[in-house]
Amino acid sequence: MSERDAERSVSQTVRAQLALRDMILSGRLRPGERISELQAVDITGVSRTPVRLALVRLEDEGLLQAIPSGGFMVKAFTERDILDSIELRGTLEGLAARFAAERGVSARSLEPLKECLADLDQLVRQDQISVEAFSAYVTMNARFHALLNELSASAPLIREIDRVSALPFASPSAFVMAQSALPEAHQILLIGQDHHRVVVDAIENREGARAEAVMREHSRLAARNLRLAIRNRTHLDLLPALALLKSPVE
Amino acid sequence: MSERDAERSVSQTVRAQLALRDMILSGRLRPGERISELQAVDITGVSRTPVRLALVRLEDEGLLQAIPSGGFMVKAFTERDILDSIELRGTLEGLAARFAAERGVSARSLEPLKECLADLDQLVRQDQISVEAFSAYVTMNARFHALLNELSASAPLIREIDRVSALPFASPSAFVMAQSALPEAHQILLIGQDHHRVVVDAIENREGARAEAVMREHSRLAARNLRLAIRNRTHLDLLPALALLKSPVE
DNA sequence: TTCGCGTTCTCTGTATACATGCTGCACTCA
DNA sequence: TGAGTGCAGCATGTATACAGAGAACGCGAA
Repeated sequence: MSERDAERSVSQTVRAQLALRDMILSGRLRPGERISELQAVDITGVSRTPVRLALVRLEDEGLLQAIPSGGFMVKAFTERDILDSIELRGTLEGLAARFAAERGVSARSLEPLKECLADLDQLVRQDQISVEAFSAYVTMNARFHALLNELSASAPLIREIDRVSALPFASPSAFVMAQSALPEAHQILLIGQDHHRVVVDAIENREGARAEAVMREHSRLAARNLRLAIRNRTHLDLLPALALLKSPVE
Repeated sequence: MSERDAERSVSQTVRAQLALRDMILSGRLRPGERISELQAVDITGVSRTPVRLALVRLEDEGLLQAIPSGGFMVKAFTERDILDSIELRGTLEGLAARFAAERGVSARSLEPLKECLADLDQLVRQDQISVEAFSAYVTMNARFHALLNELSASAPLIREIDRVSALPFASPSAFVMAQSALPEAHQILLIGQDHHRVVVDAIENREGARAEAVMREHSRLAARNLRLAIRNRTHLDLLPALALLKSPVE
């Protein structure tokens, strides 16, 4: 019922966008595959006008690529593309942290971040971390990063970070779930949480270079997780990036 | 004739996009002003379907902002937004330079960049720099930056740099023409050209940190130019960003 | 005079019809 | 047998008609 309401409330464009994105991320549409409007109409059940809007939106989201002669194809990524996107995200978050540190933030505005830090601490401190705890971690982690970015007080920067993080394999939480299957899971989580702690400390003390450097390094945990998970072939189903790779790893 | 052909060959969507962008950048559409589809239809003379596409494209170009209740408004920027966008561009170009340096580039692929450097040298070395020379500098400078970014060999990064540089006030050449009216013009040009030289040297010697740092600093020349031009009130008509400012400087 | 409700109008979202340009295949001619 | 040309089918680009939602204005009542 509420689901039906929700379905009705969102525009056809958004519905088409969600449906197509799902098809791409789940791998039902292969990288490099051309996707015609009519095909998209068949898939989504909405008419061509909103479908086109959705295709354009997915293009600048980075999941599709315009074909010069018209139409779109599913974008194919290399492992290198993914690693570069993570480094890119880290660089931008580093800039945000530096902005926050150099320009200074009020104790008042730092409070939510510290609360979030404490919540994460609680989760990480457990000896045995359940899948539910991992899931909670993903949520809190996303919140932490969002709060941090906001401290930069720079709309253009936040916009770009959001954009880069929209790629399913570049977001701060992309590989946390994949990591949960690794033996080193707990240790990586602890290191990541230490990064969180350090960056808050650096911002508080207005140490711009330190804040920037630690956020860059922080993003490299994601790169490490990705490499580990791919090499170990563990829980590949937890890797949202897999379907987008040019040559599948499996 | 050829113009009429060109007009016919481009799609209505592109034509509408160009017309609307021109209206915005020239200030005929004020920052914060709401722009309805029908209004855009009147302005551009094309029908609603391509107009909508154009509006969406301008939105993710960053010139328009979607209104939650539907429709779009012209985005308003603060001086701080502009300075942040320049710093953002510098950070990304710095990352590109670092990638190029750390990963190494062949002597072969460095050649066009060095040629470009030499051409720029020739322009900068003149005692008295004409307006035409400035204009040529803008072109060569854009080419230099494009070549440099390509050396990163990172499609995701290049994509983001292009995106950020699409904002009229964030591109590497945005304030070069405005700078031409300044007394310090020649000196600034020389410093910028030295940055160019240094970054090529750093890439050649695989000095990643140096390459990154100098590109960041390089972008701050643009910030300096902007501030100087605004403070001096010189040739404000050469500042493409002016029309987008929340509170006009004039 | 002000507030609230209703009506109307305008705008956006969606669907569909039409035209043009491209691609691929087949047939013909050398 | 190979290459070139023409035709057909289809996909995209564009225009327009229609419906629904939201905002504004006016009218009536307190």
